Amino acid sequence: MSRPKGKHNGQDTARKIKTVARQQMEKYGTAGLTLRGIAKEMGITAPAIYNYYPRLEDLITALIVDAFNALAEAMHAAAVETSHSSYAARIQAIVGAYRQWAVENPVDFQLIYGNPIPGYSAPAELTTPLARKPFIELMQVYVEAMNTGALHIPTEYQDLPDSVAQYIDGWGQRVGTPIPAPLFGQIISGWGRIHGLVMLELTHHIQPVIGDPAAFYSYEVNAYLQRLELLSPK
Amino acid sequence: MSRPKGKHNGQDTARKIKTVARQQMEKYGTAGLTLRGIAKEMGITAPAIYNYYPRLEDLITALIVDAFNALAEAMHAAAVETSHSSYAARIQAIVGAYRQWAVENPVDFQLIYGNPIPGYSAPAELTTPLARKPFIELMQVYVEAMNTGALHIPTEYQDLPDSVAQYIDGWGQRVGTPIPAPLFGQIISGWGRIHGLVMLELTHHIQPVIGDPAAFYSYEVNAYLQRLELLSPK
DNA sequence: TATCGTAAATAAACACCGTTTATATAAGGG
DNA sequence: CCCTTATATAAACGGTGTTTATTTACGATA
Repeated sequence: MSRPKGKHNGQDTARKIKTVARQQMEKYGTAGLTLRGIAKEMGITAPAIYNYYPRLEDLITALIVDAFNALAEAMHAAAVETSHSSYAARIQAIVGAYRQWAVENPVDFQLIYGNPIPGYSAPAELTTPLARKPFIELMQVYVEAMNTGALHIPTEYQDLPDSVAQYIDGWGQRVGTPIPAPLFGQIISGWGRIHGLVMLELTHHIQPVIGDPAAFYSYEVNAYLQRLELLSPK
Repeated sequence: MSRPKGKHNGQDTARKIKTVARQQMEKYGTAGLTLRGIAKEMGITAPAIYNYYPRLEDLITALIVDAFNALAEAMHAAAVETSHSSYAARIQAIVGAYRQWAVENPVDFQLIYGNPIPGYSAPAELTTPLARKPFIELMQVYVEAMNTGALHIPTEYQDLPDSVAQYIDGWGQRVGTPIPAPLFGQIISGWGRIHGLVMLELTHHIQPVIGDPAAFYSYEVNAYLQRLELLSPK
């Protein structure tokens, strides 16, 4: 048989290829992603995949897009679950989802934030908007917290470099919802912190040093929120 | 000719293989590292390399070891250059060397802290001691600054989780030079911050967001040092 | 209903890759 | 002078992504 039963079966096949690809990566690591392996698992031949993804790169790009959306979905779920909680609880939940999703889906996280297939880099015009998606709600919490006066930017973070402030103001106006540059700097600082800890955890660099990455992560987030006066010392 | 001229020429060849390997990675990315490519560049055949590195993994391991030492050397140089400066200046220099080396040698940095060749992971018993090497002098500066009373651990960082504190005390005693757990937590927090920013810069995730990664990096480090009261607000 | 266009699969081949095997060569020591 | 040993090679194996030409069978059209 050559043509499948259904009508729009082509899309189903494309989706199944992605599914199998992700399974293969989970099983055999990022290196285990081979067209022939996917094909054998699906009971077809490797060149057949070219009907759906002209190149291996295109398949990887599709996987990256899915990974971005999955991460965004995980953080979104955390946001809605705590939508009626305190600012601190909401940020803790969203930022906790960031790490948890990374730990549970290390391959997909590396796909987004690592060097998944060296020599390949996802098209920026596609990933740049996707990269912002997971953080939309998180930034809204920050803005809300600042507008109500709950969030105080620490003195040491108040003078953002001019080059950065101008850049932020620039695309803040472009997007339409401008964010105060110092607040934005504070957000990026927070992003850098949690991202660093997550990356060091995924590459097994921090575990031998501090023993309990999860506990340290909470400790760091709590300290951060305390400094913003969103959380009081226990 | 089969055997080269010199006596210990085998080591020279092994070193040259590493050099060419690094050149190939710089040229064609981490994916461009192929035994056949190295061999062709050197005017020999691929199997000849097996006389020096039984497997490709062994070559990569050697490259990682070199990378660790190079990073340590860069940070060491920064430390000695500022050995008579203030604590803040010394930390700024060492931590600045961390980023600068990463930016100038992105492939080597990925070799250490990334997923260089998927499916391969460096032997932990070899890399764990090496991983500490770059930070030895940095930690000494912290300890010195704390002993003289110049460094103050912020309130929000004072209660380290028990699991982490116990772990740190455990291997602090093992190594011989115990470090106060809260100080250590503070150091790791700093490491996480700079590492996160560097990783986000290398994967091109932060540049489209803040425009000037170098400036933001200094901003973050300064804020960190101010919070430790090692630097006064300008 | 017969025919045609097309989507989707295949087989075969190409140029790579890491790796193994067996073999050849030449330097250095007894 | 011979023999050990280090070092190189050629050839082959199984694997990879990718291209090409060909076949198959569905869906619509006349």
